[in-house]
Amino acid sequence: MPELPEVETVRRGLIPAMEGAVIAHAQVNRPDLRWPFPERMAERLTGARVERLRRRSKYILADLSSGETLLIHLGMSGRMLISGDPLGQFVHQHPAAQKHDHVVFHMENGARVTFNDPRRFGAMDLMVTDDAPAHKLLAALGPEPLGNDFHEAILVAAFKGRNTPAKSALLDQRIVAGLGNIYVCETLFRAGISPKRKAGRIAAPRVAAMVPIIRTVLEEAIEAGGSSLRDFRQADGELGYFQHSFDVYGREGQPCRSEGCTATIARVVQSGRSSFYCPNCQR
DNA sequence: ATGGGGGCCTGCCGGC
DNA sequence: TGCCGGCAGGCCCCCA
Repeated sequence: MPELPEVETVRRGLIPAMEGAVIAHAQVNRPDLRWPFPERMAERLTGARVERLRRRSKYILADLSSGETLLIHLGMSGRMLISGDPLGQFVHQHPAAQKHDHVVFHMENGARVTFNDPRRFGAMDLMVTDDAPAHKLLAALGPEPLGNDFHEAILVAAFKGRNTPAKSALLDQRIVAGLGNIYVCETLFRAGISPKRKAGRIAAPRVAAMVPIIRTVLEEAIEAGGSSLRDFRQADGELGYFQHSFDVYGREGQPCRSEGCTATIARVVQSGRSSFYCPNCQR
């Protein structure tokens, strides 16, 4: 589910409850998610202070006072929900445990953060903080789209000569990290590029033009608290609302929103995933 | 090296 | 009301 804007929304939402706070007890309710949890995960988390909550692509990284970093991935259906009052100023109750509550962080400040993931495509791992960049899940990631390392020349070089469709190229986390199906569809619409067009057959200026579009789409989505379709919730349980701004995603058969365009949004399946686009505006 | 497809899981929705 | 197929925001891995 969650793409970069949703993960960033969750990270920001977790900061009041977790950053600078000590994990009084890590409750681990099963041995694995997509992969087995690291050895003695509960013990290694318990008593550690969360020094900083970072994000890399769609991963949340919690740097701990123990010198280790906790990596969290939400997969398709993962949620991190806060309950309780981090400042301890109000009387409060924690909700009853739900099905698929796999890991619960009981913080010393009274907050509780529950990782719930029905499909279990999510993941958690622990590593020495200094070794994080070399972690298998992080090492091959391309530049952060909102960072300085992502720019026109990088994207043009990455697209050059590639025989894969533009859709697949933007989904390739080695080219740019953090985009998923929704934001790739929305980016290609704004750029006027067909998802089916081969990456290597798009003129360089049109490739370059995608860079600011990607940034704008992601920034707008973060500003809206992400997109809530089926599962996504912010850490406080609130819905994101960027889904109301979709031009193409999930809009098959509905009218194109471009000024003067009378076409309807089409859907094609590319490598098993739906692409939504306007056949008239996107070439 | 590159590109395409399968598979991991559960839940939900529409159709019969 | 119940069952079944199809579909879902990600990503690793295998194969050609």
